Amino acid sequence: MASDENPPLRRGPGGDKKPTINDVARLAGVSKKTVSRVINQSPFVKEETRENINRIIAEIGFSPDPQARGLAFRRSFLIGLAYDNPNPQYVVNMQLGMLDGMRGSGYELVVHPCNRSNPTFIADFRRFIERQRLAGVVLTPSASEDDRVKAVLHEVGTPYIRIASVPVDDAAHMIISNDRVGGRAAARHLAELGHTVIGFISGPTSFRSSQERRGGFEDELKARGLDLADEYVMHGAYTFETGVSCAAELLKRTPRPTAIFAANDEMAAGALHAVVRAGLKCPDDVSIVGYDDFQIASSVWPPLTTVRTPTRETGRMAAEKLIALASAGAEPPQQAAYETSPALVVRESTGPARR
Amino acid sequence: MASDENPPLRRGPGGDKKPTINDVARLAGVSKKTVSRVINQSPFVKEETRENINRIIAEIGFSPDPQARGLAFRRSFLIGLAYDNPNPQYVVNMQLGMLDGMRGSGYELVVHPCNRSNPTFIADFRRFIERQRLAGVVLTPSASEDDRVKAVLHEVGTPYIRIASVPVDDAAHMIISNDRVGGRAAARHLAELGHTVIGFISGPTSFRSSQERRGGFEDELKARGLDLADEYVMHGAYTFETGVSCAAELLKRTPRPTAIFAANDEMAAGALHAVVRAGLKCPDDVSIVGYDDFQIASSVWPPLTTVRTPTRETGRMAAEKLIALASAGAEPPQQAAYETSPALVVRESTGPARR
DNA sequence: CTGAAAGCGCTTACAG
DNA sequence: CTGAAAGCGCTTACAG
Repeated sequence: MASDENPPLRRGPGGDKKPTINDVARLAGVSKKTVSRVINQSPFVKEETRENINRIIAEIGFSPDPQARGLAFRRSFLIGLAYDNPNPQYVVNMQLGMLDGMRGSGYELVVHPCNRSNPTFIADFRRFIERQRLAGVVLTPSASEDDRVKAVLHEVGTPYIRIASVPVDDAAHMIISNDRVGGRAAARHLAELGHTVIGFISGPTSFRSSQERRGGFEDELKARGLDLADEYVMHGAYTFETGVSCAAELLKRTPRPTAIFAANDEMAAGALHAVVRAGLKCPDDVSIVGYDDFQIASSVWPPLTTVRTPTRETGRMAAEKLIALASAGAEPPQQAAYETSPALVVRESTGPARR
Repeated sequence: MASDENPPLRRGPGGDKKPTINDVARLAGVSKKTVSRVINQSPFVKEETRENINRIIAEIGFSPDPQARGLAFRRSFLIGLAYDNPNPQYVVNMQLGMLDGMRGSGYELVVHPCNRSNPTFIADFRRFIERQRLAGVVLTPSASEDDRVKAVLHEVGTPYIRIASVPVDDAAHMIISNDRVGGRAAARHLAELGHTVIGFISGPTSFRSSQERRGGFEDELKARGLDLADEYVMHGAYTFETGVSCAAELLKRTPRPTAIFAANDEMAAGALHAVVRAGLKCPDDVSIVGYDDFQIASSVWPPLTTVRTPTRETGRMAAEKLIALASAGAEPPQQAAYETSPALVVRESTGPARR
């Protein structure tokens, strides 16, 4: 039971080394090239030979070494995730979703948190995809929206999927989250409850998601003859604190808004906080709608009506699509799934407008 | 500007392939073995030769291919993180901390969320460390506490670091979070504020962290002549909801507790919620202390007094220690950093006891 | 349908 | 202090 700290000596006293392609070839009485054909699902192997080899592979528990395969293929069996979204729940759900889509594929997930305003951002990203010769990489907003990133991707030739709220690339490289649709849903909900004086708290204006959520919200209001006046729009930063301050400001307007739509849950929770501190009641005096349906939306009181973004599912779709891209031959992969749909989740923070 | 979806053809029209060790050797007029010595910091290279080679390496921007090195070394340049803690902020901070410690090392971080109650847990974990021949792996609670995991680790021979609240392995493989100390700090704080009737909400009893937090809390109370009676102890599950229900129960006790210590922030936020719903005020009627200092602690009103665990720093220490382990020769690495200290953060959810 | 040779980019013994 | 040979475990042309 002695442990061994010397890296070169990996196996225990038994010396039971992992079987290699040579072992399989010897046992099957074929060349290793034929075994390789079976591993790589080449159609040019006699059915009988294939079955025999597969039986032996299963018997001795052989699994091809991704490093050796990678060296020969000039690419690894690693899939990268590059992100700069600061929300932990978004990040974790995205990772879980990608792992869902990668299960059984033999790929492993390597993570790369980054920061677009860092001067080494691009150099770091390039090294990330180049050094270990990633099989592919998924990018989430707002890193996914960066044009310099796209340039590096094409230059290095790494397969990639960009997740964004609008198409910023050809369909083969995109998963679209349709935040505009979510914004419309929020507006529809509030309008149907009879609200006419409505406030909006945006996220950082540099974020497409924020622009889209606002755009959809305004469009739908307009379509219903309602107007989002400038004094009823505040600019937050997707944080709880900015939610508090922006909402506090909105509550000073005359007439006071009877509903507030915040571009994410964090700010919506802040807005709720501001409403309570102002001595008002939610939803009786002010209805509040958030966006994302992260945990905070159900942890506050009253729980927030919000727009759910299927983050985990998005991650799964991205990984599946990326794997298809990465393992595709010359022919472009099938028209894979391409967009996700946000959905309104009605909870207790919204109610009918009171005069 | 045409993009190319065929993986084998990586580089653009320029055909500018990455330089290899052979290029460096040719340019330097030495054998590639000598270049290899320089890369691996062998002392057996003439100073002049080394400088010349390093100059050429920098000039042509050579960086050794980790896959090829890995194949020869029989191990990759990947470091794994295996975790089953469901808190997104913990996970993200741990990843960020590890990345802090890995920066510039040439290693990449690959993640493995897992679930101890899954029947394939051990098999999956084994495949995770074995398939890509991880250079090392870090485990966090409660996965880190699993004896089966330790057995696999020793069998495969992968270097590892286990993060836990108590020593469950030799010092070379541990980072200890000393949750007992944090529990004591919470007790000291409440005792000094004059509280004598105190409630406790534990986490899952299977978690060492929960046991330790409670242990330290009780020890310190006892040392001060205070007692934690059974009726004032409730068992939660580290979730907001269980915090609500456990606190609601505690508030029914006679005499009613004037303070509650919850074993994590999530439950403390739930307790706060229960206090407010019971028509009581925090901290006037009931003081509340949490544990972790995650974002939720500052997002509620009043912001929670809590015990801060330095998650990110812990991740950095673990990665640094692991890299030392992985690159060590036969000799055991220096006695590296070994434990972290929790610290009380006083905010507005605690105040003097009122009779 | 199958195989012998050469190679992916590096390293480990073994010499000198 | 330095190098030629063999090898890590797989794959890609090229033959047949």
